[in-house]
Amino acid sequence: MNLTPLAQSFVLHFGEMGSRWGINRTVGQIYALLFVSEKPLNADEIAEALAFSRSNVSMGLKELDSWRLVRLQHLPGDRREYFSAPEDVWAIFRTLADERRKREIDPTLSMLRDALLVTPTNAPDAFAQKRMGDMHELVELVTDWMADVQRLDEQTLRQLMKLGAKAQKFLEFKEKLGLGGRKAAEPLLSSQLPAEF
Amino acid sequence: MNLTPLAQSFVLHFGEMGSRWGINRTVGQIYALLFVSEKPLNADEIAEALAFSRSNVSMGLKELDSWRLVRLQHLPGDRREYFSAPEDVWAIFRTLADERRKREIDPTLSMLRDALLVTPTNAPDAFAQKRMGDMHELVELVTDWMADVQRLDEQTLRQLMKLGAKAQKFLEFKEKLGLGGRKAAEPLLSSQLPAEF
DNA sequence: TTATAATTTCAGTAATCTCTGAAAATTAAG
DNA sequence: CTTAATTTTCAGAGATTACTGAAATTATAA
Repeated sequence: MNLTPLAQSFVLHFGEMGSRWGINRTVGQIYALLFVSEKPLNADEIAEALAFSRSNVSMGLKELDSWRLVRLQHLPGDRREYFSAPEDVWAIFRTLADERRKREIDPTLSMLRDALLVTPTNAPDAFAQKRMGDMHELVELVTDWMADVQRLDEQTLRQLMKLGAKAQKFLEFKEKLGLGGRKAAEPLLSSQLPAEF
Repeated sequence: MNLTPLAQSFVLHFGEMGSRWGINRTVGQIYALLFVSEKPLNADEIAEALAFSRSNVSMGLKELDSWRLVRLQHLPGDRREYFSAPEDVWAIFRTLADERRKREIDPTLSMLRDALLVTPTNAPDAFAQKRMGDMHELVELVTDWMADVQRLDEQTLRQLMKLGAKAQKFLEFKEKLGLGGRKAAEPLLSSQLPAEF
C-alpha cells in the first residue's frame, strides 16, 4: 500500500469500520481512498494503491455506485473510467441517509404496515400487534422527520444543528404561553423569547 | 417455530434485516421475539420458540445485553433468568442511538481528531487533511445535535418531530428579521410568525 | 456442605461472505 | 469489420462468522 501514513490510517480505519457500517473492508477502503484523493482514480490505480485484485476493485466500485457514493468520469484521451467521491460532505450525508433509509428502514415499515392490517384472533397476537403499532409510529415519525431535515440546504441545516437543543427551549417557551396557541393578534415580546432567538 | 403467523413474520423479518443492521440473524430474532412477547421469557423458551440451540440463545442474549436492549429479571419461585424488551419505544430509540454512536461514530471521530493534529508535509496530505476536516466538522455537528435531540423527553421529541421541517420555516423567518438579531426590546408580533408557531 | 438446576464457555463444524484469477463481455480505436 | 484495451462476471479458494454439543462454571436449594 503506497500511501502516506496519514492517508493510510484513514483508509485502514474505514476498512475496519466497514463491518460495523454494513459494508465490507474493500468497499470501505476504496471509498476512503477516493475521499482523500484530489484527482479521480481509475480502477488500476485503486487496485495498485490498496493491493487488491482488479476484479475486487470492480465489485467494490459497483457497490459504491449502488450507494450513489462515487462519480464516474472520463478524462480526455484516456478510455479508462475514473472515479471520485463527491466533494460536498453535506450532499454525501444526504445520499447516505437516503440510501440507509431505503435499505434499512423502508422494508421494516412495509412489513409493519402489513402486520397492522391483520385482525388479531387471539390475545398474544393482539399484544404483538400493539407493540408493532408502537414501533411503526415511532419509526415513521423519526424517518419522516429525518427526511424533512435532510431536505434543508446546508446553510439552514448548519443553523438548525448549531441551535441544537435550543429548538427544544423554544418549544418549552411555546408551552408556557399555553398549549392551545395564542390569539393570533396577541403581541409576543421578543424579550420573552429565550436568548438564542 | 411454534409462533403465530403474525409473530413469525415479525421475527423472521428482524432476522433477515439483522445483517443490514450489523447484528446477526439469531440476535435479531431473539430481540423481535422478546419485543412482541407480553411476558418475559427464559432462555429455554426462546430456544424452543426459535429452534436454536440453548448455547446460541445464551450468546445472543449476551449480545443484546451489551446493547442494553434487554432487561433481566427473576420470577418468584423460579430460579431461571427471564428476559424482556423494555416497553417504552422512545427509550429503546435512545439506547439504540447511544450505542450506535459509541460503536459506529466515536471511533471515527477519534481517528479524525488524531489525523487533524498532524502537520502535513506534502500537497496530497494537505488535501487529505482538508477533506478529513470537512468530514470531522460535519460528523461532530450531526452527532452532537442528535445527542441533544435524543435527550429530550418523549413529549417534546414528539412535538419537535411533528413540527418537522417547520422548524426550518422558523429559521427562515428569523432570517427575514435580519441575521444580526433584533434589538432586545423590539416587539415581535405573533401574526408575523409562520402559522405553525 | 452436597446435589441439582441453570448458564456460560469453547473447540470444532457448518454456513456465509470475501477475494482472486481466468474467461467472457463490452467498448473504443484503427 | 477487426483488434486491442478495459471492464465485468463468476466459479472456486480462502477467510470469517455463526452455530452446536459437550464440558466447565456458577448459582440455588436441600
